[in-house]
Amino acid sequence: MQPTKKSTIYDIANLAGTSGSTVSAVLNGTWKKRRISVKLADRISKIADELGYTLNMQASALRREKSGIIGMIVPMYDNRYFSSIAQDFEQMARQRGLFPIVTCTRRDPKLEMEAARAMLSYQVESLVCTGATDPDCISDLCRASGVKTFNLDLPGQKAPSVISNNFEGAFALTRSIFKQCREAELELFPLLFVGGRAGDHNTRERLRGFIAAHEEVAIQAKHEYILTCGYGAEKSADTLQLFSETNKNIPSGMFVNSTITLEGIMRWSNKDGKHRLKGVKLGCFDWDPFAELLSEHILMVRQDVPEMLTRLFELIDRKSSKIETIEIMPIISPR
Amino acid sequence: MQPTKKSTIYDIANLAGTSGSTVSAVLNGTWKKRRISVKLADRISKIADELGYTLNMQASALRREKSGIIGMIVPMYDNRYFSSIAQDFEQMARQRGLFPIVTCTRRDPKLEMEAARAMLSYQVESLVCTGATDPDCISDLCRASGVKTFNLDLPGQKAPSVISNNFEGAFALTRSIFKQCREAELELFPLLFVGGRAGDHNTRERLRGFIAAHEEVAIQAKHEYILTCGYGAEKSADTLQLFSETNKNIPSGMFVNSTITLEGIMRWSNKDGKHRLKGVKLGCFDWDPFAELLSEHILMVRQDVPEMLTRLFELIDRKSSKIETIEIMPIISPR
DNA sequence: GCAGCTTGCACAATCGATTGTTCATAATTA
DNA sequence: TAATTATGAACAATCGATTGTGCAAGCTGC
Repeated sequence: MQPTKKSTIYDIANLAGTSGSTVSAVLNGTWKKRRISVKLADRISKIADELGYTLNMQASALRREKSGIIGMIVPMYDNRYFSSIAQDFEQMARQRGLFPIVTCTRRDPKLEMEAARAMLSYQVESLVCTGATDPDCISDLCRASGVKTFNLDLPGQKAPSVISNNFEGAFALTRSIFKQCREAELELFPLLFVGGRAGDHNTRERLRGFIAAHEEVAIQAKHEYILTCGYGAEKSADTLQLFSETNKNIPSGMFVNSTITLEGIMRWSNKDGKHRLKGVKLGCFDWDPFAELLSEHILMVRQDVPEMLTRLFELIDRKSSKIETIEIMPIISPR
Repeated sequence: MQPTKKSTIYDIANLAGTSGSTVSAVLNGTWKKRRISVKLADRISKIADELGYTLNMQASALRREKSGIIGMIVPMYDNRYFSSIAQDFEQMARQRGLFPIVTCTRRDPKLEMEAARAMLSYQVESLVCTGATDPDCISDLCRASGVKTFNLDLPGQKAPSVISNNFEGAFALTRSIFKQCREAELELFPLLFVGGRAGDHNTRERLRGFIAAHEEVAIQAKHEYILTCGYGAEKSADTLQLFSETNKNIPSGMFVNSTITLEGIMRWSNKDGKHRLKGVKLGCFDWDPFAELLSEHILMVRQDVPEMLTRLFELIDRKSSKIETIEIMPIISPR
């Protein structure tokens, strides 16, 4: 009922008739080194328990100049890729005794910087930038404060990066789409590419793989078939609508650059009870359990989040600042 | 290159030939009250900019006894409901000048307590427990430290709570399933209820609504048709498999208690290229954009996250500690 | 020409925990 | 017994920012 104030080591010290430094030593485990008697240590621990004492990390961190906080910036939570990144990141950070702070910045460069600044204020020891619009800018900001940064999902020039092997993934995915077409005894033709930003690294690499897979089967990828309309369900729906208005028919194979793009495409396809994409072979560079169930014609690329995070934490653990880009092969499913 | 140390107000003070207190006042905006000259203030601001100074919130918080941190615990990130809760929560917290810390505890009671304790250590000003297994236990812990808690999605006895109106939502959903059955000219029959934990509040309330909707059409809900097999895709798939082995046929209408349950059900349904649930009317108390596209026979209940958070922040803003449970009507879609 | 007020800023205590140092008292050794 | 060492714990400085208080210098008015 009463607004119980937080108790401090001095409250405990008073109750135990001892000093703050002794309490501190007992509670943080350095008491043996300080030759504090077992009896006193026990008494202090008991009182701390009774009071429900919790360490004030602000004070502790201030004194030790070590916050124990590790930060992560992600663009979104609401898709499987980023949400499992956040989820696994937290777990792995905790395993290392770190306190994870994840925040989502909605692909907004300004918010990204603001969030990074806030993290610095709260004294993160290192910061992982996932899918940041401009990771280098954040790296600069952090380096000025002596904080190491790491890039995930998008590579940067100013910090170690772990990303998916977008080229190989896209190449394999495109190849699988062609294979599905062949199995359906369709003549091969240039595929449609939908979604992503033409400027961003991942989309560029995926396009490279997309085109290379065309070349492999001696097909010329069509320029007008590459619709990098950004991220967003509306945008991809509108783009497809427009495409279908200006092109008599839609190619029966499609490379979709993210689940959010796929969402727009499926919504457009099913609008007004129609099935505009019936029989169209879809390959999506991203994974979602329900999307996978939508039809047998959907291939998905699942980025290998556990492996990416494992490699990321290797870098973090060894406090690497060697600027390199580690590429992890994603998984094509089914098969 | 060099491991630039973070600069402090004293670094700035030295460069400006002034004192720490003056720098502090300038940088935190109280300098007018302290009658510091505009000239000096400008000089200090400029130096701070040049150094890339960032406030040490640990120190600031320690002195002011106010961290500016608001915490949230969620069970998962990887479904639309919780991920949009996390996403919107962060935005609304930031709008209020608070620093949001969200952490996911995987429905693990031990981890929940541990996370709450960590948040207390980092001096959260208030803590929102979303879908916690035992919110009251966390409330107790926090009250001992004078930290207010709020419950979201699951009600508690020891803190104000905001939840969906599970009874009404389930009632309406069940009714809609019956309606779909009627439109398909099926004779009405007791529906299957799959997923959730029999012990948890939401499942209990939804069951009440489920049963009430049966009574409305004068049908007796069947006890053996209520399969509260917990949360988890595997579990629901196994449960349905078992059910189908012991019951000659599966009812053509089904109340699914969460997307994760739905995932298992659909996976089971489509296993080995079959369509075990063809024609079955499904109602899911949860929402996912791809799940919604799976078939025309899927009804989904979308919990009204924006409204829930609005009400939640009303409580937080006015630092309410009145123990009440606010119920928000979820949205049935389609229609 | 001096009391009294304003202006502009520095000083010092403080938040809670940590840690190098000091210092009694007890135990051991010479 | 005196000198030395070991034991157990208190003291005080410190981390960086905040804030109540103090105090010169400049200005006003009589």
